[in-house]
This record gives sequence, structure tokens and C-alpha cells, in this order.
Amino acid sequence: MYYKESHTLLLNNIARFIDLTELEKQKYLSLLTEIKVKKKAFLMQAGDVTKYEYFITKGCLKVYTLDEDGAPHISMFAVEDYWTGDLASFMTKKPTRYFIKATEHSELLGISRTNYDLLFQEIPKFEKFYRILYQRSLISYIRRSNHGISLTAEERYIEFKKKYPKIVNRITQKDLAAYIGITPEFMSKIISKVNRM
Amino acid sequence: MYYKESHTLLLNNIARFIDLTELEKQKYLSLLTEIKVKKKAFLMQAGDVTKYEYFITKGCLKVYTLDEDGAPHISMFAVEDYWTGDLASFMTKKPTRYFIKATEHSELLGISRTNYDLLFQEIPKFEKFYRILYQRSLISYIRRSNHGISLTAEERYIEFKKKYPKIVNRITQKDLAAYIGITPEFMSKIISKVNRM
DNA sequence: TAAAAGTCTTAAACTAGTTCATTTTTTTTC
DNA sequence: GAAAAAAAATGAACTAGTTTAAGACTTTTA
Repeated sequence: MYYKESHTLLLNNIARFIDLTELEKQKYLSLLTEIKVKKKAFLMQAGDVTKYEYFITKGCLKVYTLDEDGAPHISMFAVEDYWTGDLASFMTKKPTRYFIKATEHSELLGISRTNYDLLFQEIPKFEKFYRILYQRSLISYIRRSNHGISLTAEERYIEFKKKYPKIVNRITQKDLAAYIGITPEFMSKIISKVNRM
Repeated sequence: MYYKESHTLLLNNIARFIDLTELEKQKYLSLLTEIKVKKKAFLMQAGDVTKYEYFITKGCLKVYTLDEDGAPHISMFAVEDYWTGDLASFMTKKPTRYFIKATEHSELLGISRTNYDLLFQEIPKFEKFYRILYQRSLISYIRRSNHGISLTAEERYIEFKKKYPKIVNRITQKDLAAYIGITPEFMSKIISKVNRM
């Protein structure tokens, strides 16, 4: 059976943890919505109740909140083959505090809350898929929330560069600063220092 | 059917997300190991391959790593009705980088990796239980890794006190400092400042 | 219950990271 | 491809949090 590129990417992502029959694959894909976001456009804004969880098939987006002073804090950069959204708002149906903005023209596959619930009824194997997906995300967030607090900004930058070498070149220094948790000015100093070494 | 106190606590924890028959409850409980840890004793040390995931029925433990300088960084305080362990080491069977030490005499129920895998075969409903458990932990870690980076130490202390009022009184200021991510000296200053306000 | 060990407080000198202001460089837009 | 807008670099003055050291208070242990 032939699938378009974006569907193949998603099916491979799922095949890491569970095996689906052709029929199940088609059923699953029928529950998804295709979404395109232009560069600088918002996928989600604070106050929205998020309708979907997203799988990125093309592009790059930044997920962030604004603090009381209006300063952005980026919690992740989402690129191809990543899942994103606001799980809290998606589950509780309460308004999100997050913004998700495309930093490149992006294409996504979204699953609505109704279809997410339906999915577990129709193909119970997906409980396992999400159990493992959340377990792995949890492991990396636990590590990150530890690291974030125990490393200096320079060490966090070096770690990020090592872990996501491709992403570093796709984002601005300013956005990287908002992710690392420092000012753009200090980010600039760190980068010139690290490059000199 | 009568269950002992520790088992009732665990069964109620599970009943938040899934319903079990009496038979399933008994089957589940039979897969668990009872563990006691004296104050100051270790449940786990860096280098160990962790054999269990733990549910705490009594007491308090601190979960931490040591950085290159030997300074501790506490990632959580685990008390009654909490789950703890090192999920990464448990899943990959690689050595852990964590220490888990009892700060009070503690009692736990542990599930081994073998029995964890068996559980999903015997009672597939547990896929759903862990899917939701990990989903919720993930939501709170995502929030925390954001907050950790955007708040000052004083704000993080006030948040912790509001969120875990009971735990604050059970731990030392020194351990709280290692959790907040500051020195004990600065923790002391913050506390006397906040109390004066 | 006395001694030892660990915890908490205070203070002075220090450093990682911020703020504000200005200039240069790069990217976007028409 | 010129003008406008945004991002990056640099530097000086500032602040949140660290380090070191010493004394007071509490808890643990023999």
C-alpha cells in the first residue's frame, strides 16, 4: 500500500512501539486533520482551548509562554518527526497559557480530542503507543528539569548544540536565549566565547 | 474483601484511572514486593541497575544526583501516595545516575521489571493506567521545567511552599536548597526574608 | 547526658548573568 | 534592490546568587 510522505513519516514514528495492520493504519490516518502554518503564523495562542495534538511533518515551530513582564520562555522547538501541542489544555479542555508559532513554513497532522478518545476504543493498541511515548518524553523532561537547574548557561548551550546540532542552525540566537533561559546579550557573549575556544 | 492499609492506598491510587475486578486486584498485588527502608538508608545508588519502580505507602525519600563537584541536586521528594524510582534505568536496564535516600523510616511497594512487563499481558487495562499516569507526570514536568528557568529562587520557594505545604515541614532547609537549586546560605536568607514579609 | 556531628544564621567579598544604550550586520518586505 | 525591520555584537553599570568563614543552635549517637 502506498502512503504519501507525511503519512509514511508518522506511521514509521508509530511503528517504533506498536505494529498496525493495513486496515488499522487506514483507520488511524482517517482520524487525522492536515494543517499548514505559514512562517510567523500561530498554531495556538494563550487563551485558546487547544483542539489538537500535533505531529510535525515539515518545518519548525517554537512553543513558548510569556511571563508577567512579557518576556518569552521557549519550552521546545518542534521540527519534523516531533509531537507537540499543549497536553494539559488538550486533556482538561481549559485555556492554554502557551503560544506555538511557526519559525518556518510548516505542515502538521493533528488529532482532535474526540478522535483521540475514539482511537483508544477502536484500536486499543494505541494505549501502549501513548504509554511508551509519554514514558519516553517523561524520562527526557525529568533529565532536563534536573540539568536546567544544575548547569551554567554556557554548559546548557553546549549540551543543546550537542543534542540538537541540526536545530541550532535553524533558529535565531534570540530564540535560543529564550530557550536556554538567558538574555540575548548574554547568549551572544557565550557563543562568541565558545567559538573562540 | 479486606486489604491492608498500604494495599488500599495503592488500589485507590489506581482506581483514579481504571476499574479493576477483585480478581485483578489480587493478581496485581501478588506481583508486588514489600520494601522497608530505615532513615538515612539508600533505596538506590548511582551505578545500580534499578530493579523496581516504587509506590510509597509511608515515609519520605529524596531523589538526587551528584554533580562533578559532588554537590547534590534533588529532583523530587517522594512521600505517601507518590510513585518514584528511575524510569530510565528501569526501562533500559542501564546503571542509574540517581541516589534515593530515606529522610524518614519508609515503606514501599515495588514492582520488578519482569512483573511490570507481565502486568500488561495479564491485565491490559494497565496500559491505560500507565498511559494516564505518565501523561499527568509529563504535564507537571513540562510546567516545572518552564517555571524552573523563568522564576527567581524566591519565587520558586514560594511556589513550592504553596504546592507542597506538608512536605516543607518534613525536610531540612539544606535539602530544600538542593531542590530549589541554590546554596543553603541563600536559602536561609530567602526564608528569613519571606517570613519577615 | 555529654560529646560529636550536622544544620542554620550572618556577613563580606566575589561572579554569573541582567539591563540599558549604541552600533553593526542580516533579513524581510515592497 | 533600496528601505525598513529585526537580529547580533559590544560595553559599562548593576543585581541575584555564590563562596568562604565563623559562631550559634539542634539532632544524633555512644
